[in-house]
Amino acid sequence: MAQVKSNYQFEDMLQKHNLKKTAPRLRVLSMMYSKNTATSQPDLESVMNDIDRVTLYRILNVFEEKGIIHKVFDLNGTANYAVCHSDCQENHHHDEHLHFNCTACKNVYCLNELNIPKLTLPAGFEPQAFTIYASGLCPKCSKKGTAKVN
Amino acid sequence: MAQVKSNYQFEDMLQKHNLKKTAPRLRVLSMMYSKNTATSQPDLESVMNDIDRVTLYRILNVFEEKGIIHKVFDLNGTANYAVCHSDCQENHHHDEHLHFNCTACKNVYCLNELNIPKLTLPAGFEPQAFTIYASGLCPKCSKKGTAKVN
DNA sequence: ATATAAATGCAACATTATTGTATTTAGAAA
DNA sequence: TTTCTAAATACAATAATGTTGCATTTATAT
Repeated sequence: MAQVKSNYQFEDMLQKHNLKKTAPRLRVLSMMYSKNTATSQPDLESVMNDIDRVTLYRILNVFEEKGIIHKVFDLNGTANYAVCHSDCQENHHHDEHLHFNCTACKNVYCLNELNIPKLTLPAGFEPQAFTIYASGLCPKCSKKGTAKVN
Repeated sequence: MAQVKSNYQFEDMLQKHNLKKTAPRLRVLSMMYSKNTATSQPDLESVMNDIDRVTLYRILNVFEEKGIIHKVFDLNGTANYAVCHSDCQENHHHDEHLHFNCTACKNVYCLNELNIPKLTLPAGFEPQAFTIYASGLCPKCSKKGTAKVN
């Protein structure tokens, strides 16, 4: 579900992280919070096509550093960005949830509800983080057949 | 463990998939089979720098189509290629194993032994494939601290 | 030995990402 | 409010990665 937040809340978020409240940053925030799926870098660029590409990259980078968003690569290796759900902190992400990549509409869903089961790795491997990727049909596309959603 | 195969076996592999036995293809095969980790696209390019970049892309693509290798993106979104372990067939990969990305040496290990536990997704999601990524220290690097391995 | 389909090499181009610097602007201070 | 300054944005240039079309070469079937 897309989180509904006011512009005031986005301004607060920026302030909390010692980031200046600028128009480009507020627009990126409000776009990403309005969706329940991750946003691909190409999509971001085309929607925000009046903002300089480099500015976009830098905004995404600081947001990621600050733990506001996280980056996830889809099946094609394309970067997707999604808001972090709960307890991400600066340089310390907790995005160990399942990422679902729909093969029809290409959307990437962050399924935060799902916990990743404990896994025992072969001797010597010292895992620090896990992510699971699943691909298949999302609810909208499994209903509609393979019709394009969005 | 790197699989030891002779050039004859690589030629057989190509023949079995109706691919011509060419020098570039044999070199790519023997390189990938000599390693127990995936090979990044940049690494491949620099090792095979006398082979045309486009040829390399095309070789990797057919090998992937034929189920000889599979592609996996590492933490930075870089493409990595690894030999498929057992029952991959043309256009039907079974690479549902765990990919371990070492944060020190950057190597990507395919841990085929490990089975991925069954997961139940929220209603409506129809998963067709899973991959788990883990990151942390691989056996070599956890021993050596953060020293560069290879 | 030769014919030919397939593979490679090369050139051009598209997309994605990075770096440096000048200009603009948010927010602090006067 | 006005002024100052560090931070953010815009712009230019470049690097890295991936794709397409076509001429040339080569593996292999005849």
